[in-house]
Amino acid sequence: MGLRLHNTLTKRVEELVTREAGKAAIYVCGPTVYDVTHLGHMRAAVVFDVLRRYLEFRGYQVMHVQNVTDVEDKIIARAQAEGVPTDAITVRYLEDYRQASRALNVMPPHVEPHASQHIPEMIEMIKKLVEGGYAYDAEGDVYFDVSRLPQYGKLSGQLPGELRAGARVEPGEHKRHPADFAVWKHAKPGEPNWDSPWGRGRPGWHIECSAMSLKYLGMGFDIHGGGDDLIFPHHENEIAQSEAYAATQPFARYWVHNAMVMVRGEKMSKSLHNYIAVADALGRFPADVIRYALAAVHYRKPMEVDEARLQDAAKAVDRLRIALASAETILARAGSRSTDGPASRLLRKAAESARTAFTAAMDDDLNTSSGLAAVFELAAEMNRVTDQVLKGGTDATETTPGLREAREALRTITAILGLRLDSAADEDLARRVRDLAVSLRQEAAQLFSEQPGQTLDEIVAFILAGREQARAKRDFATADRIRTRMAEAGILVDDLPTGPKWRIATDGRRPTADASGPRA
RNA sequence: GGCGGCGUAGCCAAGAGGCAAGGCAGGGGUCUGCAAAACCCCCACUCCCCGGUUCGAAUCCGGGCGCCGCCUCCA
Repeated sequence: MGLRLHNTLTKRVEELVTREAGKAAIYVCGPTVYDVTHLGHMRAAVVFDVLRRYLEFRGYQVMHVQNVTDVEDKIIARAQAEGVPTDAITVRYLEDYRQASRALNVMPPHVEPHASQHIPEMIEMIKKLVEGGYAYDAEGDVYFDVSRLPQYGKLSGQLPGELRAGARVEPGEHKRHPADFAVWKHAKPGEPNWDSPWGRGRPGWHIECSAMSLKYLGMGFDIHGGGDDLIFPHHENEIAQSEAYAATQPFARYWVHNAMVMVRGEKMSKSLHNYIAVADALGRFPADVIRYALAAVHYRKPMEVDEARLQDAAKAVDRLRIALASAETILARAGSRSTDGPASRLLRKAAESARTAFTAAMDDDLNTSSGLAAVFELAAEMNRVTDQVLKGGTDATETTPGLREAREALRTITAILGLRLDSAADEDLARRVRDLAVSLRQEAAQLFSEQPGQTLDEIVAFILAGREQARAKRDFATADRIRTRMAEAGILVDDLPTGPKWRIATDGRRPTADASGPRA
């Protein structure tokens, strides 16, 4: 059995059967670039990134299209408030979004169409809608006539007659029905505008996604994704326009929606000003930790995000990192020698179980929580074996083939969730590590007369060598002082029977993090 | 008012008819100069409440209570 996904269209979990076998065409609603990127945006990005990575793992060739809304009321309002061109706003916040995505290891979409660059396609579409009688011109505004489309409401369950009367009509509008929505808006002074058969103006919000998804993926593409706050009216209206335009159904085969990120019981949003900016979160926690927190909860369940949640995530990520690092240590010790001993066979079995359990969990509507349970069980098995080796009960060489397999399984699975578990691959962490090196050089210079090397590894090794001398002399006061100061700098030292081992702290104790904390 | 979702241990969170995954926190132990990490053991007779169906329900049905989202821009 293959991947099953919850389809908002049917409100059921269904087996994914793509338009073309082995290929998956996905359109995800991207950001409106008018303000800083917050964790809510990144939840959507991470959810669909995990979907994409999992589809690829399952052998699909994925085509991922994600739009950028760069023509929109809020952008215009912000530009006017700041007295700058709208481009200045969209460029600034698109860059912010891209940085956040890159930091969180979100793969860039294959195509990233901008609304502003697809005006002709939208006009073309609107023309055909007007010709077909699905849309009407009302003094320079063009509205979609929802009464013309029998299937209107099939996604959201919102039927035109039941929409709260008058709720959507603003003064100066000339809609025939309250549920009709704008596909073209006449230009107001100072707004970006384009020529059209209905006079100068700009497209309505929904039309861009119809025009761009159809252009790059075509009618009947596989998965349309986005936040569940987009179900109505945005996605309902996309369906209406697209199916009226194409005169066929369906516009998209599966509709996948992620639930919202919550802050103290309320949806995190720009308009409520209760958001945590990704840039701020990254100042306090490594990307892996944020990514873990966002991916660990099932995507259709609203999730609360706060400091405590991120602390928990940091501990969980640490556990995986330590399991991996310990395995590397044992593998390095075993070198090329290997015997497929009992420990090795046990690990091979554990790796196989983990892969099977993870795949089963992910096949079931991307059940990442359940999948993570499999990951932790594997990590525990690896730890049991490495523990035995470190305690001298098992020879490292007896673990090798199985341990290698277990390590690969752990790497493969966590990579699907987008975790790197490796400081070097984490841009933000790497930057912090460089800062650490600088502060530690000063620290080392105070502690010892000799000068350490340049890299963090060299510096830490230098300090730890000095500390070991103190320990050998049973000068524990000095040894403990050094360990404490290193911890303050963000380097945690574990004195194992085999000697000291260090790691970079992943919790909130970040040496270079500014103290401002998340916005609230 | 309409549409939809959720309520599982101190916290987070899977499970959706057959002995309640996993993470964090907590308690005890092994190891250790100490700390940390790791490992071992313990930590929900019970899943918001009340009825019902069933040999059997956290899971199905009915009725409550509480919370949230959408119906206006939103990931």
